Amino acid sequence: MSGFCIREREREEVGSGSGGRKCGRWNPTSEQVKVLTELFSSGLRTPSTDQIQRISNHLSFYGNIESKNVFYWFQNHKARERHKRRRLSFHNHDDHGVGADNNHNHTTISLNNNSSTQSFAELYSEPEKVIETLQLFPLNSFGESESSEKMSRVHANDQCRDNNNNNMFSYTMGEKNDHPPLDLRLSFM
Amino acid sequence: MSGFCIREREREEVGSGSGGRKCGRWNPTSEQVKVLTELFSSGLRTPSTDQIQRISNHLSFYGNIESKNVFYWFQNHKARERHKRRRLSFHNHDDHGVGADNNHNHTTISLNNNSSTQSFAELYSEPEKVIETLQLFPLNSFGESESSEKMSRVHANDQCRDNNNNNMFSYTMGEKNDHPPLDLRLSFM
DNA sequence: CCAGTATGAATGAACG
DNA sequence: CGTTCATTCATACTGG
Repeated sequence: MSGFCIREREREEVGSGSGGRKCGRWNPTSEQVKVLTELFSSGLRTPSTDQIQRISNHLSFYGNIESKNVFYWFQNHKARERHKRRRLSFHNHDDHGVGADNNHNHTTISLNNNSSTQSFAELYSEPEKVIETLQLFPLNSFGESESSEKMSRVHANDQCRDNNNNNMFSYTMGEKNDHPPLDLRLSFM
Repeated sequence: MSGFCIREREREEVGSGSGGRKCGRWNPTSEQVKVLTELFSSGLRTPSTDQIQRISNHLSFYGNIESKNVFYWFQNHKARERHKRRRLSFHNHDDHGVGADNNHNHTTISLNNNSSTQSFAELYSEPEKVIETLQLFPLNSFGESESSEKMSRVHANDQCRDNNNNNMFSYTMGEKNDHPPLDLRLSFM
């Protein structure tokens, strides 16, 4: 949290020098991060497989990237955004005020880019890739963004239920319960 | 990275002392993972309730474990196996359209960066050091007795219903080739 | 080099 | 069953 230093690793695959550092893990270039951030602030939170593919494909122009990187990026970004928010507005505000528990969050992050669309287009000057409408995301990917986060998700965390409650909790495996004629040649089965 | 850094955190191996070990969530020991992986690679995909209990019982020898852990493990492993395929599907095709329209700004790093394309990148976990002839673990030294429904069992030759198909996105990863239909690019450009 | 932090990756647990 | 959430691990990066 503290610093928000944007990594400048920028090692744009300059090849030569960077030879040694084999990618241990994906290291996004600043362009990639920028685009991803833009998308995120535009409301995209959980891109579909389809969208991930397209995003990945597009970003691969700026450097190596795979679909899973995009997938993870969104997962992490969303999770951390939520986590941060949670951490930030923890208490129950027992003191005065905050009765409404309003969120102080400001959705659209809009880092430094106000006229996102325009800027972007201009930046990449891709004649063909006109921006036009921003809502290309068909699905309700970003339905309930910010406020009214489904806090209900905190299912009280079942703590250490170490008991022998081994009994099957109803598996939702809607399938026969009796002994299937299955047999693996495993000794202990 | 990737891929192979299988967690070494190795919590307590001995289930016994595990008494109060931080039970946030189950943390399988490497033996448990190994056995589960072997079972999976043996063809077991959706163990029955019975099987789950036996497996769980067997694995409890290596540490704490509950039936639901086994259940979840298989669910996750199977799902991710599939998902991985899908996400891994397209590599970055060739480059980012080298020679294509791109030619505006710099970039187009041509991805020559060291060695193979994304091969190494694939790390999506799957040590897959599976040893075919898994040497069944030592006989169950303890417990296990109960319903000894061994024998008989007309070896129902693996899960027949392996193909449920019916994916939402049904990508079948025909691989590459942009998605013919609706290629509407995202707003990010 | 070492400590601290930002963040990519992995995975257990659930949800719909 | 596919998808999503939460937590944790591992590693790239930064400051001292």
